[in-house]
Amino acid sequence: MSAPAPIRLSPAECTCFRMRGAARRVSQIYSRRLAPTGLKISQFSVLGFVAARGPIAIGQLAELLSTDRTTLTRNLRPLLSSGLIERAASGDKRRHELVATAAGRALFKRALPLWAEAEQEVRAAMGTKLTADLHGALERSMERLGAL
Amino acid sequence: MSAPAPIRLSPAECTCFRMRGAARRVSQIYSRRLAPTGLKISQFSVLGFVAARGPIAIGQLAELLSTDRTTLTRNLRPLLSSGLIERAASGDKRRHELVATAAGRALFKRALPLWAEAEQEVRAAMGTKLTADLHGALERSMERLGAL
DNA sequence: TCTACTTAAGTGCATATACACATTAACCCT
DNA sequence: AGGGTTAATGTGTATATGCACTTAAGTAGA
Repeated sequence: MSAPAPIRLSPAECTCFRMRGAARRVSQIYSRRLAPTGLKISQFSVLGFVAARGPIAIGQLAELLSTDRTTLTRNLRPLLSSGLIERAASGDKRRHELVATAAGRALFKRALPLWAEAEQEVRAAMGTKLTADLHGALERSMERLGAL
Repeated sequence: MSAPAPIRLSPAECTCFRMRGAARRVSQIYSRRLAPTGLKISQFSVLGFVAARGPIAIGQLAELLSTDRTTLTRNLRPLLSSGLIERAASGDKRRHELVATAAGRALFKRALPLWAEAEQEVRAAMGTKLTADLHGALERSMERLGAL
């Protein structure tokens, strides 16, 4: 690990500030594409993981999504109330297994090409190199920051 | 602009998903450091820009922050009600000039070293190279995505 | 078996985010 | 001056986010 340079930084160079701004910008692009489905990009992610990873407990799903567990609880509400995801009982009565309903799977299938359009739009704008650089930097950052 | 590769991607590789996850993770680190001041990281940014850029209209500030204007309107509420920022009248009566109050400037000054600790913590964990890579990738991404 | 600890999940509260729409003031042209 | 357009901002509604705290269920040890 390189030595942390003695700090001489202004808040405008804040890593957090830049990351948040970029996340907002990117989120907008995806959410607009997904608008016809009624899904926000975050809901798309949740639905996708539930559909792919079969019956899964909330805590585990939160782990996969790198989301606070209590945030996920609330994010599930619209998906549950619109019948895209269901709760199933499990052996452990504390646990709530989540599964995608038929409607959920169908909607996700319909949303997938719209997501792909957004992803492609973003990647096209950034170019191959920047796309790879960005993904690499994000992935390594998550690894390094995971411990904190 | 490099050619957009013909898409064969799964939603787990979603640029947006990764960006949002990283933003959440990083935000947590900063917000915890700033907790003693009562400021969230987003409030710290807003307050900092207002303090630095003197009297400024909401629309211009939103531009600087890469935030939706209406989001900024709401984000200002806690800062206004706690007296850290004030609205001043301007020649144009539609316009609301924002200025940091004495209390706002004082609190920002107190928050600055805590922010620096967070920034340093993050940079130390990532190392010099990754820090530079990440910042570079974020900056170029914002440039390229700005047009969309 | 009873109690203490641990684990899985929900709630209260406050803030952040953004789209569609509403409002008011400035401006420009005839 | 009057009328249509543009510009700056706020509101309604809905979702996203996370900390502190609570509840309920499983588990292990005396």
